[in-house]
Amino acid sequence: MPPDPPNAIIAALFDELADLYELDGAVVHRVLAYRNAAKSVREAPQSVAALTREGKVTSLPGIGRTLEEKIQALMDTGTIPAAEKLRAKFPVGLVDMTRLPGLGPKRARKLFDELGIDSLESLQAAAEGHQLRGVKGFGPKFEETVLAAFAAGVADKPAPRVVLSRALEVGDAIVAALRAHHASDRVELAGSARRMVDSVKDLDIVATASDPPALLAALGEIGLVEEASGTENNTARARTHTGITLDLRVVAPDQFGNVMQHLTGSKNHNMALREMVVRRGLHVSEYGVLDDATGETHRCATEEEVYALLGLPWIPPELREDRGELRFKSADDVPVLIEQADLRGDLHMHTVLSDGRNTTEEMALAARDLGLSYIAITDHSASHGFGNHVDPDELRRQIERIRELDARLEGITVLIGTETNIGTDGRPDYDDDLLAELDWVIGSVHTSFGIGTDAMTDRIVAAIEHPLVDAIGHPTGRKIERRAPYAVDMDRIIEAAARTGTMIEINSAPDRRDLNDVNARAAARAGVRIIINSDAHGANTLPNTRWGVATARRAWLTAADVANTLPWEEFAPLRKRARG
DNA sequence: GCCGTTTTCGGCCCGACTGTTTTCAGTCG
Repeated sequence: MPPDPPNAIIAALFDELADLYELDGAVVHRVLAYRNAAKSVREAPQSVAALTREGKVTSLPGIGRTLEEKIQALMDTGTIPAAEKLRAKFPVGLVDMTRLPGLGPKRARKLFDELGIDSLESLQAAAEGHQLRGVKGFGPKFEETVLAAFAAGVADKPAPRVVLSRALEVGDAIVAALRAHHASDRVELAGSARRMVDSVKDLDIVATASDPPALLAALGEIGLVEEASGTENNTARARTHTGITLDLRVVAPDQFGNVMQHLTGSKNHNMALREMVVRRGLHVSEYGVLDDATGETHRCATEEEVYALLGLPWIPPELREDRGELRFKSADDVPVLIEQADLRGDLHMHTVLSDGRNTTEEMALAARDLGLSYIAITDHSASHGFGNHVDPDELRRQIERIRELDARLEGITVLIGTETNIGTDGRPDYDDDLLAELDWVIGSVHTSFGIGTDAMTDRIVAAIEHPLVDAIGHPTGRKIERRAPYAVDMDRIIEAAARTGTMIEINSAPDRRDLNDVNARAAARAGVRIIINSDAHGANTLPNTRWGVATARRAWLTAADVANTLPWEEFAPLRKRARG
């Protein structure tokens, strides 16, 4: 029997099936069902193959009997028959062609049927030879568009997504600049950046203004903006010097709430929301809420009014993903999400002893300035490339130095810990007697990412079961937009952590945010204590917990779900080493 | 293909834009 297909493979297959069925002319709802299923599988915190084996896979949203059978076929035979059949029918280049503007599955299919065009190359050739205009529904204008797209390189590069921290750096600055403009009234960030997702395609800003044309024109005057264009329909588009595109929309004050709600999304949240209320005769759009009973469209100045009209409490943007938030009946049902100010301790940071840029004392003083009351210094262990010299004797000397510093500093407790490497055998790379002398131990995987799901899971579970490993750091090793998580069975990790009282970190490095939102939610629900750490390598990155907190909020976490919101006296007894 | 205290069948968001149309289907966000 072939090994279990990872969730990412199953999701990719469903996405491919959606593309193929679309080319095949299937009804849109069937295509959408496959895309929804792909998303559901991709985000599932458990192994979908394992769920299928247990007969529980249809409990995932968007997976029914038919898709269960397809997953089963994939597990049994390594392939899905329907996909094989459709692949034989449509060349892969057909899907590539739909990346061009104005060319969707229907029209691509038509060009394939009538001219045999089956790739970007043959499409370009046909456009140059003016052959496209011979097909009904296509004209000279389309040939021009196609050639312009090729010239602009649209065909060969899907637009890159930008990590949220980089996008917000410019987004926040542009919002501030617009707010300072004399013509502006309200200016707010909307879009996926407002939902604090991992990475964004572009930025959306919504504003009201006493002089809309003046505010739209002002966008181009902001120093961060390389070029701005178009002020029709009260919308201006800009590209920053850092290559991020941004839309500014100036709206009437009495529609500000509708437009904010619409542009904040997510798409799935809005679709589910609209579907839910259409049965009550209410139709939601960016322009207002149309009530069939009265024929009136209600405009809303605030989002609160929009949700209230639909019988819902205001929903924090981080929760708007159609993951259950539409079942809230009143404000009492909405979790009070954790805030950065709730954090009292930071239990993962580095100093010049390994690969950090600041001394222990500098880190402690900076943390105290941020309002933290305790920190753990966790330099890399001996076998890590950056911390080779933190050998056992050096770490023992560091224990003495930290005790001295802690006694000397007022207003902050400084603890000595380590970020120990988890070897391929699951063992930490210091001896137990040394680990026992520390206040705090994080175990992290830094090597041998490719050993496979079972070996990686066994490795981390072994570390979790070690009595002196208090927490697991950046548990999946992902780097947003750069490196996929290594293959690991998060279900088993969570089970082991819950069973042993081992904490799991949400690492706040802006390109990690690991655990991600979905896994963090699953872990917290399973009773695992979550911690949010900066993993700072300098005093200036201690505030990175902003990104970890954002992930925690997207995971529906409250302060009570996160252990380092507790003061040290209450946190200390929760460590495995303190519980014996 | 999924889903259900209004349904196990008949539903499954909303609106703008575009090019090629003679009334609109397909695409896009």
